[in-house]
Amino acid sequence: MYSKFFNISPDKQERILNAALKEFAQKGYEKASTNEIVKEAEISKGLLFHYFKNKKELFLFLYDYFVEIIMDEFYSKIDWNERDLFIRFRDLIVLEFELMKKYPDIFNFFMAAYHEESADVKIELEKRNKEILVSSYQKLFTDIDTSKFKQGIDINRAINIIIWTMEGFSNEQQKKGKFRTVDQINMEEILSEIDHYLNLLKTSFYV
Amino acid sequence: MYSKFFNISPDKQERILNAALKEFAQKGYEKASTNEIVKEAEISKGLLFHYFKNKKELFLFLYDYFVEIIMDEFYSKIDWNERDLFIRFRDLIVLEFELMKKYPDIFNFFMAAYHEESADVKIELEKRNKEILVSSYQKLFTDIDTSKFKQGIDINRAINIIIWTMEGFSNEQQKKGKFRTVDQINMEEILSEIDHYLNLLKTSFYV
Amino acid sequence: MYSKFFNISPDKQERILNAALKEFAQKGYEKASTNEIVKEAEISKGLLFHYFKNKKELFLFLYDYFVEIIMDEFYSKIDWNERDLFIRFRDLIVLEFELMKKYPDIFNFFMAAYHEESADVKIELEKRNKEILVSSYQKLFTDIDTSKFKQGIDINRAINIIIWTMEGFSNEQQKKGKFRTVDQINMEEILSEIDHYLNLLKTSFYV
Amino acid sequence: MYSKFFNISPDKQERILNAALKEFAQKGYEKASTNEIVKEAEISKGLLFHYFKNKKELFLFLYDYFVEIIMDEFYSKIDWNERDLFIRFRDLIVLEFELMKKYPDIFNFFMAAYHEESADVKIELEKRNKEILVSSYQKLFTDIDTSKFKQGIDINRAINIIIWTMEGFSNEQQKKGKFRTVDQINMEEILSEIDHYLNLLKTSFYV
DNA sequence: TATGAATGAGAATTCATTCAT
DNA sequence: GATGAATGAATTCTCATTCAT
Repeated sequence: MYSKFFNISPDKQERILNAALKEFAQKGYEKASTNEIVKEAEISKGLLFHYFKNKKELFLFLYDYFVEIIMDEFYSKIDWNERDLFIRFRDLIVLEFELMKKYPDIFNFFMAAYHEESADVKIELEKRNKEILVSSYQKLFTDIDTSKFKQGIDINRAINIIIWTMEGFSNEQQKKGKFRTVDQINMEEILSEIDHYLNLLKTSFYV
Repeated sequence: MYSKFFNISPDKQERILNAALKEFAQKGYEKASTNEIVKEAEISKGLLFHYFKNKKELFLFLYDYFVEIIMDEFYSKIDWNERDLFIRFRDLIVLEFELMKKYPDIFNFFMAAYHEESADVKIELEKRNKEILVSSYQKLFTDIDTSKFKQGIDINRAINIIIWTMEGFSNEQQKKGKFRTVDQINMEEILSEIDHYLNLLKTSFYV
Repeated sequence: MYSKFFNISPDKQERILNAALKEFAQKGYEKASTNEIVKEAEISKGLLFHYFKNKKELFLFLYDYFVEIIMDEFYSKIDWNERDLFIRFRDLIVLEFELMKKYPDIFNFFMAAYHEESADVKIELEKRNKEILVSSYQKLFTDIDTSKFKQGIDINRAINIIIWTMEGFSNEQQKKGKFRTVDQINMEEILSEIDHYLNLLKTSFYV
Repeated sequence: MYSKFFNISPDKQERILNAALKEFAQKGYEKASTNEIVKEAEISKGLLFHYFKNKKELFLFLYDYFVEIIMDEFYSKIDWNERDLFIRFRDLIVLEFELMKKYPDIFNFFMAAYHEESADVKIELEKRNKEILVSSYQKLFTDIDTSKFKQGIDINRAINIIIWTMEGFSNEQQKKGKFRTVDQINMEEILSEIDHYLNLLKTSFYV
């Protein structure tokens, strides 16, 4: 599967990958044009369909390919020894920011994929349980130290509240246009604001 | 502006409005077909473009039109005398559920608009500060009773945490497919879960 | 159905009909190019699909349309009072030759349709029991005078033999290239040969 | 000519031959895909075009190759001592049925070739006077015993009538779908009906 | 011999928008 | 106001054939 593609020169692989990534990230699945992709990648029309039998397969290939790359790097860098929920969370956010800075196109692509409405692709995307980073925090808090929580607090719901707070904050930043594209993030400022929220929640949930 | 449209028979206005609403709600901006809209509304192709100079204007008109309708009803039904944050919030959610049940097509349209990626329309949508209900809770908590909060708690951030928790919960429901379309909501069950979260937060933030 | 098409100017109707007829007749369903059709008919690409939702519908429309025209003319010109099998048959053949001379393109189209292998269209063609002239002689001999036949002769099978002899003869002419296209028929010569065959069979089957 | 092809291993020859035969038989010349052929034959794209300079040559090579095989077997099995027209004819039909059962793919290919409309190939096919079995009976009745015919009967035309009757009957069976593919023939039933026709003609033509 | 990457014209179809009537 | 015929660029995808390796 896709062995054809992996056998060509790495340079050409990269050109195709990047061209497709950019096009899908910018325009979404439906509006992305295979014509633009081949033009940008400087390959012929037929060649793209020689590697990927149709647009959908190309899209899903890209998705799987980059999910694996990002996830590998992500999981390998997590400090699993840190069992304090809030510290762990903060670490994850910092890590995510770093990855976003390193691979902005990939993250833009993931966001496009996450919001994809096209029936063609949506179902396939949902089948894949490798959910993208943005919405997969839940698994990352299984071995957390629960001894610090106030009695009577439902820890799973508490974790959800923290996650959703972070997501909500992040969405708001996006809406404000604070980081229209991934590369314009003012990390200091944002981290400081995140710490305010994390502290507020820590005060609330910890003894 | 749009005076042409408002001068035709209310029956025809409604047919056009509903046809367009449904089409955009189902397929999103890009994939929505003006052909389908005129067919459903039983008007000619030319007429649609006589009223609205292009697809984008039609979409944005619909948006503004229905935002106003929904907002009017929403604001008029809020009990502004209830100043307890959590009660106010719960009231708002119940109210929103009621409206969703009453105008499911409109809410499906809003959701489609909220997730719209199409560059054409996204920018225009962002310009409008009448943000859609889903994400506009912030303004609704200006006159809240702050005396019940624990000392040292930043109330604005606390409100955001509540809002984002509710949004995150709602998104998760959608992802689970619990309410694929607006009309299949199990209100009892969801309200009960919402109350768990609200109580957890109340315990955390109130004295 | 197809009212759109019938409402345009007869001149344009004819241009489209003829262009499509010629293209399908020459290249068969699959290889016929809608591009060529619109070029020949001097209309835009979109317009063809405005009238006929796809290539298949265009093809089947042509088929039904011309079958009706030819059949109407054919049946209206048959002398139903002539009840002698061989005279009737000869009349029909002469009539068919006349029609082929009058509408050569249509007959070329029918022959293409008759041999059409494309699954897309074959099934639809088979559904239509209006079989094309070439293969529908059977119905034309229901009221024949059977008193002249030798005793013991199965009349239905005898009729089949006559039909198949005529068809076989006709196919052989085509194979020999004697009438590569419909308009080059040497009617005298062919009729004379046909009469030989009919006489041979008449001698065999009649008392 | 084709010496390249005949020098490779018989196993590979056979794979290529069978793959091409099947593809052309199923889809006809135009729609047959060289991609499918090389995939099925497990050879590379380039190799196919190394042996046969293009699709057309491959097709015509197949045709010549299999016509020869079938014809050799056919002619070698005819009982040339049987000089009665009707017995000879019946023998031929039985022989043909046997071959069709033995080599169904080849016969399906012949039928596809016989109906081929593609201009590219049609002309070449017509040039070859090795006509395929189905339509080449004529040569098989040169040494027939003519003494049994009624006086005044043109024997060549009589033979044609028999041939065309058989062909017509066979075509009708196909149209009825009685043998959609070669392997589902109910030989008993068909032979019985054939005998009816042969007897009718025998009674008519013999003294 | 053998490979399979690469080509690029051409296929059918869609669609927002215009404009003469 | 109202019609709907007309446009044509853009879409995804196919395929026989070539050629450097």
